[in-house]
Parts: sequence; structure tokens; C-alpha cells
Amino acid sequence: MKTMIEMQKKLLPDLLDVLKQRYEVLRQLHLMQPVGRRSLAAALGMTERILRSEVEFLREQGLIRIETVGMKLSDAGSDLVAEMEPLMKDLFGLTDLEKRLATHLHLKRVIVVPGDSDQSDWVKKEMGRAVARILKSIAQPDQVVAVAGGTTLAAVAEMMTASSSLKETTFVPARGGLGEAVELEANTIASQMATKSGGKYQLLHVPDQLSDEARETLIKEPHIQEVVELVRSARIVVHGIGDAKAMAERRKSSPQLLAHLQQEGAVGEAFGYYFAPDGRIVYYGRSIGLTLEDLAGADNVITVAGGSDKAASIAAVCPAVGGGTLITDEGAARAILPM
Amino acid sequence: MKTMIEMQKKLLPDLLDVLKQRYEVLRQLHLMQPVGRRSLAAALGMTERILRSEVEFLREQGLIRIETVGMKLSDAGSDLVAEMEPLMKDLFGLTDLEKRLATHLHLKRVIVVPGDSDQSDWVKKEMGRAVARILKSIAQPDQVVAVAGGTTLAAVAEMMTASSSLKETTFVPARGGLGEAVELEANTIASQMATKSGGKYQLLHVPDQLSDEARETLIKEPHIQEVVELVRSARIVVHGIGDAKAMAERRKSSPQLLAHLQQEGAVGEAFGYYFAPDGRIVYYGRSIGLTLEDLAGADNVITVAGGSDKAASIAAVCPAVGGGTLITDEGAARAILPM
DNA sequence: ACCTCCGGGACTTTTTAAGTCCCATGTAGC
DNA sequence: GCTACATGGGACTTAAAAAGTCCCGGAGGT
Repeated sequence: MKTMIEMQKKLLPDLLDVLKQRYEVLRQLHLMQPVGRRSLAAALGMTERILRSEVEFLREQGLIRIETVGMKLSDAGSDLVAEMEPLMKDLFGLTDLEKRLATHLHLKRVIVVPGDSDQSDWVKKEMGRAVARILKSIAQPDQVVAVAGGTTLAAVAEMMTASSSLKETTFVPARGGLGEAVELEANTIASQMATKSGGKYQLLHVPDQLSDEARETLIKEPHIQEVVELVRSARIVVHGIGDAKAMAERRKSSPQLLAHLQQEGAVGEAFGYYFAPDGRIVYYGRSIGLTLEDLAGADNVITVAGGSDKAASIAAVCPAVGGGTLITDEGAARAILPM
Repeated sequence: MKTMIEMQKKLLPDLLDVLKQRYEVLRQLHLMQPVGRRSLAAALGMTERILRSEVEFLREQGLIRIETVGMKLSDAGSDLVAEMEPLMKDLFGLTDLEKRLATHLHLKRVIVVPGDSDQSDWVKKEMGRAVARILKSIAQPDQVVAVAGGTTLAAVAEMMTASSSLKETTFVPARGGLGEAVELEANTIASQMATKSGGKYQLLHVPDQLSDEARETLIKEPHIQEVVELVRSARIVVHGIGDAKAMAERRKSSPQLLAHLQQEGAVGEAFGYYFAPDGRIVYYGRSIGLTLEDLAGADNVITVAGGSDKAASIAAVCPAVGGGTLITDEGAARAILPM
């Protein structure tokens, strides 16, 4: 049986936000007391009015006392702050991880879901749900979302739910198919995400492994060119991160390439690029679709990858992809961060 | 350490209400699926619109699926319902107790706080907090609140917090002083409640034990008569329940009275009236202030008493006081109800 | 072919939260 | 003792969220 906390997160995630906010007010007040509304609001980074409402509430609950010199915690208030500390750590320990990861990897936003996808497979679904929520929240009319392939992205597609805000969204694959299991192909995932969310989609029916001439020929095809244009115009990109060795084998790469990758110490893969632990690109398997340069033009690059054994890959790829959003799990997050 | 829920309730008092509502929707949906909005709303006794908001939320959480035949629980949803069942029983066992007590004692409303004030003294404070909350919620401008004495009422006074809604409230003692410890006197409590809540107060400076002539004389005093008028006009009355024997001894009653009470089997006391287990009045120690008849004119009679050893007293007094509000604790509630 | 109940959209009303400005007062520093 | 500043609290406006209400096209069952 899951804990009470897990249930609350599912059934009242909105209330947990206000819980956190109120606790933060209490905690900050505890540190600064006695203090006035305005200085406290500034310290907490909230407007005066909103803090005022919280203060009013906390006063009615008898947790803080208001005096002419400022506000102070009442006895009940300081007791509560002390008692709640471990609970809040449980509830929002991940928030802390998120902040540290964001600064460590220079990302705009990091979301960490509890668990480790190496050990429990529902964790991948949780990451998927998180991605779905983000997509919903940043949705804009007539946007294009490019999605990559892989098991993690498949989980994302599975967790998409219908939403009116995604109705005018077009999902496209980021690159041509990988020539592997069809349910992990970007094409499949793009169409599944569109179906589940109520959006539209366009597919890119080209193989991944192509000779240069074949690629040049294909790319001139009008209907392919059209889709490629669409893909490269995507303002939102969702992709996973692969383990370099596993990806190379899945793509049936030549023994030479495998040896090269191993020699260079490649650990992570994304969009056909293979990365060394220091973020250096050690190989690029060209295909049709998004390139790293295109990512710079996207407003939202959403990276989703988890599992403690992918920690090195994530740490290698993220800096190269640029400071977007990372959705990962607790296992990977703790493995990435220096202790 | 108190339970985690107790702590959360301080920061989010309506947490349980929301949790319960959402759970009920899930549970009912589980029973009726597939079902439409309107029938589900009717079954739950809520309006269509409000259910609609809940449904929207639950769908976003991926707990329910919406199909053309109606709504169904998703796998995650049915898992959650199953997992939550025992938890909800724990959480709302008190709600259940409240309902049963209300019908058993023919009261309008019963609130049961967890614990037993015989065993832990913070339970009395919890009851006090509950009373304070009720007073706040039913507050009207220029109202008069009559309060009795006793240790329980002292706890209520202690837990009152400043509230704008009580600013125009006048607190008065229900009866003249008991001639006992000053901090348990109705006068003291009325003034303390007024001070803590930011309201006003009027006191009744007359002893409790008076000869008939002395009482008749006193009651003609203009300033006393004025307060008595105020007391009898109170639309809200808050009182506790005493153990008959203990009260009689505290009031230094004569050996004859003690014997009489014992012979008649008096168990409970309130407002100077002594009650037998069947609710019969076996003695009335007249004083100046509220009488049982005056209670009928009050809109809200709030009885607050707890502790398993007071169960008999509560059961005896409540019916006589008439169907108001009872605040008690788990210990008393379980002892009162037939098993 | 009809009839009923389904989800969803759209609009209005109501309630609640937030933004903004101002004031009397108490305290600290000079 | 006086000034300057930060304090809580009040009042009013504006914005946003929630709830009430009605209607529509369509799927399923009869």
C-alpha cells in the first residue's frame, strides 16, 4: 500500500501547493520574527496582498501573533513549524532536488518524480504524466510539438489525456524512424500522443539509416520537405536520452562505430548525436529532421529520462541540448548530483 | 507527535472536506460506472456544475476515463479507490460517530474531536478550538454570547483567536459566579473570550449561592437587571456539563443535598440543574441568569463536554438542553453510543 | 425511427482573490 | 523630545475563478 502522502498528491495536488506556501510563510516568519508584512513579502518573493491573505488566515488559526513591532509566531505556530519540518521534507524533498539539479545542469526547470525507473516501471509513467501536464500548461494555439522515440517517450504518449488546450496542436516526429520496434518509433509516438490528447499529427515516413545521396534525394520530395519544414518550425520539442551503447546496438551500427564510441567514452545519445561525459559530441548519425542547431530556435525543449543507470547519460546530454526543461526521477537525480 | 493529518489540518482546515468530496465522487463512480454527469450528481446530492469541476480535475489526474457511454474509473482510479478505503475509514470514522450521536441524542449537530480528555489534556484544547471555529462561523453583528464556567469552557476561552467577525459580539456570563476558583468562573471566561477574540463583554457580579430574599433584592438593582436582560437575550449559549457529585462538592453543598442527589442518582449538571440518567431534573440550584426556559429562545445552544467518564452526564443533560450543538471527544462519544 | 441520456460548449451570475493606495500609530534613532 | 520610518489595518477597485443554467449534437438502446 502506498503512503497517505502519495494519495494526497494524487487527489489534492492543488492543496499541497497552498500547504507549501503557508508553511513557507510560517518558516520564513520563524526566521525573521518579528517582521512586518512588506519585508516578509519581499523575502518570500510574493506580493504584499497575497501574503496578507495568508497572514490573515494564519492569525485566525492562532498560529501567529500580530503586535505593533511586527508579526511573531505563537507557541502553537513554532510548535507546528518544528513538527512539520520532516513532513515537508517528505512532501517537498523533490522540490529541493529539482532546484539543485536545475542549477547544476544549468536548466530552466527540472521536475523530479519519486522513485527510480530502473526498479519500478510505474515511475516511467509518472514521468509521462509530468510531461503531459507540462505540455498542457504551455500549450498555445496552432503550435507544433516534435517528439522523439524510445521507451520513455512511449510512456509519455500513454499518459497523455484529452485536453481542450491541445486541440489545435500538431504532433510530429523529430526525426525519421529508427528502424526498430514500431511502438518505440517517433512516428508511432507522435500519432499516439495526438490521438490521446485530441490533437493532430503529421508523420515523417523515412528510414533513419540512409546514405547521403538517398537523404539528399528524399529531402527534395515535396511532401517530405513539407513535413520537415513543419518539424523544424516546432517551438516545442520532447525527447528522451538513450544509453550510447544500447542505442548504437539497437540501430545495428557497424562494429567500427561501436568501437569508436567505446573508445571515445560515449555515454548518452539524443537525436542521433552521441555524447561523451563532458558533453562533447563524439559522433552524429545524420538523418532527416531536427538537428541540434534547430533546438536553439525552440521555445521549449523538454528532456525526459530517468533511472539511476542513465544518470551519466543525462548529465552528458543536458548541457549540450541547452537550458530547457528536464523531467527525471529521483533515482537519476540523486545519482547525478554530487553528494 | 500528533498525526500528520492533524498538522495539515491546521494549515488547511478544509483539506479533509475536499479529500472526502473527491473520494466520494470516485467511490460512487466506481459503483455506478459507466454513468453520466447528471445521474452521478444526483446520486451524490451535488449540483451538476460542481460535480463537473471535480470530474474535470479527476480526469486531468488520469483517475477517470470519459467515454461516450459515460465515465469510468481508469486503472489508476480503481486502484486508488481500493487503497484509500481503509484510510478513509480512519479519517472519517469520527464523521460517522458524529452522525450516529446526532440521531441518538436528537441534536442538530455533533462534532467529535479525536482523543479522550480523560487521558490527554490537549483534547480539551481541541474541543475548545472546535467551539471557537463554530462561534466564528455563526457570528452575526451585535450578537450576545452567554458562556458558562468550568474547566472545559476555560479551554474554549484559551483557544479563541482574534476574528473580525466577532468584533461586535458581546460575551456575558450565563449565570452568577460559582464561588469557586476564579479562573473557572463564567465571569472570567466571558471576559477572556472577549479579550482573545477582540469582542466586548459585560459581567454579572453576583454570587451563585444566595438566599431567595437576597436574590430578589439584587435582581432589582438597575445595573444588574440590565446585564440580566442582556444575558437572557443571548441568541448563542455556550456551556459545559459537570459531573453531578463533583459539582455539588465544588459548590460546597449541604450534606443533605449531596445525599439527595446520590439517592436520586443525579449524574450530570448544567446551569445549576442536576439531571438523572433519564434526563429528569432532580434538583435546581437557583441563581441569577439563564434558566432552562431561556435556552428555548436561543438560536444556538452549544454544549461542550468530553471524556469517557462524562459520558453518562452528557447523555443525561443533552436531551434536556434541547437539540443544539454538541462538541465532544472520541472517548465520550464511543462511551455514549450503544455498541 | 425514435427517445433518452451522454459529454461538451457557452453564457451569466456570484463569489473570492488579488492589486493598489492610504492612514494612524508605535518604535527606534538621533 | 522629535523626526523618520516601518508597522498593521482599512477601503476600494480590478481581475479571476467558481458555480448556475441552458442548450446542442450524437451515440445506444428500444
